Amino acid sequence: MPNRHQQASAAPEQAVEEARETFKSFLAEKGLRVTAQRLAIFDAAFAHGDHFTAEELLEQARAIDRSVSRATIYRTLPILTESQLVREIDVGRDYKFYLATRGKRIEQAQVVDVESDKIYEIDAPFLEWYARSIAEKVGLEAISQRLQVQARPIRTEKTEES
Amino acid sequence: MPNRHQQASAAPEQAVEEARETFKSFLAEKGLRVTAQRLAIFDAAFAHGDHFTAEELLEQARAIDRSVSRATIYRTLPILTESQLVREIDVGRDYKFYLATRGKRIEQAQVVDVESDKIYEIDAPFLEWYARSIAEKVGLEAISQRLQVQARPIRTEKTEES
DNA sequence: TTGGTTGCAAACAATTTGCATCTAA
DNA sequence: TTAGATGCAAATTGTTTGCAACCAA
Repeated sequence: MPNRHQQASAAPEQAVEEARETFKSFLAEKGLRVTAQRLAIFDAAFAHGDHFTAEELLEQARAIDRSVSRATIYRTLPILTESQLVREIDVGRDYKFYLATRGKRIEQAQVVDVESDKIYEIDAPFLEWYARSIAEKVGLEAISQRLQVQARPIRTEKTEES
Repeated sequence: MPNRHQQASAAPEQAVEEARETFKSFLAEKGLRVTAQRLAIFDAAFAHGDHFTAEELLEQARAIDRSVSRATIYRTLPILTESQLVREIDVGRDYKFYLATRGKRIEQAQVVDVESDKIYEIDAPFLEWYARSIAEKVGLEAISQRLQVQARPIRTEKTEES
């Protein structure tokens, strides 16, 4: 029985618990083993609320299980990605970002603030349709799409134009 | 006076000649030198009709001037990109593609055929507007955007679903 | 028992950089 | 003349891989 004394944070925690079970099932289905390292990496990924890099994930996973190595991080990330529990995001930097997919939202666009380097995930419903119609133009069937917008804080004062 | 004996290929050749002059002017304006290597790289880029990689450019530039080194290719590419004569295209591969910008078309979307690895450049006029409206959602001003569609040949027969 | 997993360190691959030598202007 | 440009080779950096020791099932 779920403890009913917990408040606001109860729902998200339960969602993570659910995702954790999904991960274990996924491993089992694929004939992969449920190891302490893989669970530590999962936990680290879901403890993080925002985009993270492989390096950041390593650091956080190690805080949970000191035995986690960089190699295992890189070997586990594709599994998490394939399981749909984590999404891989490539915004043209020289390293990739990852993000735990909480809920079922399918964001399809990223706005990258070039000044703060922050990445915002934006819902873009009809982008999928748009991508499909663009692929059709060259006689292909769209599989996936991504829209990335480089942006910066709005300038109100004039700062350039010498 | 333009020679009127040349036919179909006359226009494109002249356009390249024009672009070549633009490149030299650009170098001069920036206080950069017009070297044999830079011109060989320019020529190699414009001799190529499609997307090319740094490595392919090196090979082709060397066919024009054997002294061109890989380092100079990588040092010249940003200059060509800044001059707008060449566009850099990152479709998430581990190397970048480049493309000579003939004419003034501003393609903004790429369709990547995952089976042939071919990249198609597609005009996407209102994408710019769309990107701007998306950036506004998080209070930012859009600088640029890119839409990439992964696609594959349309399957008419069933090939999967075991 | 045993085949999947792991950590470690070496390997990779695209790109960048330090430096002594050239060369365009 | 001289500051910018070049080739070479070494360095960088995120990621991958070979291998012997481990361990989940």
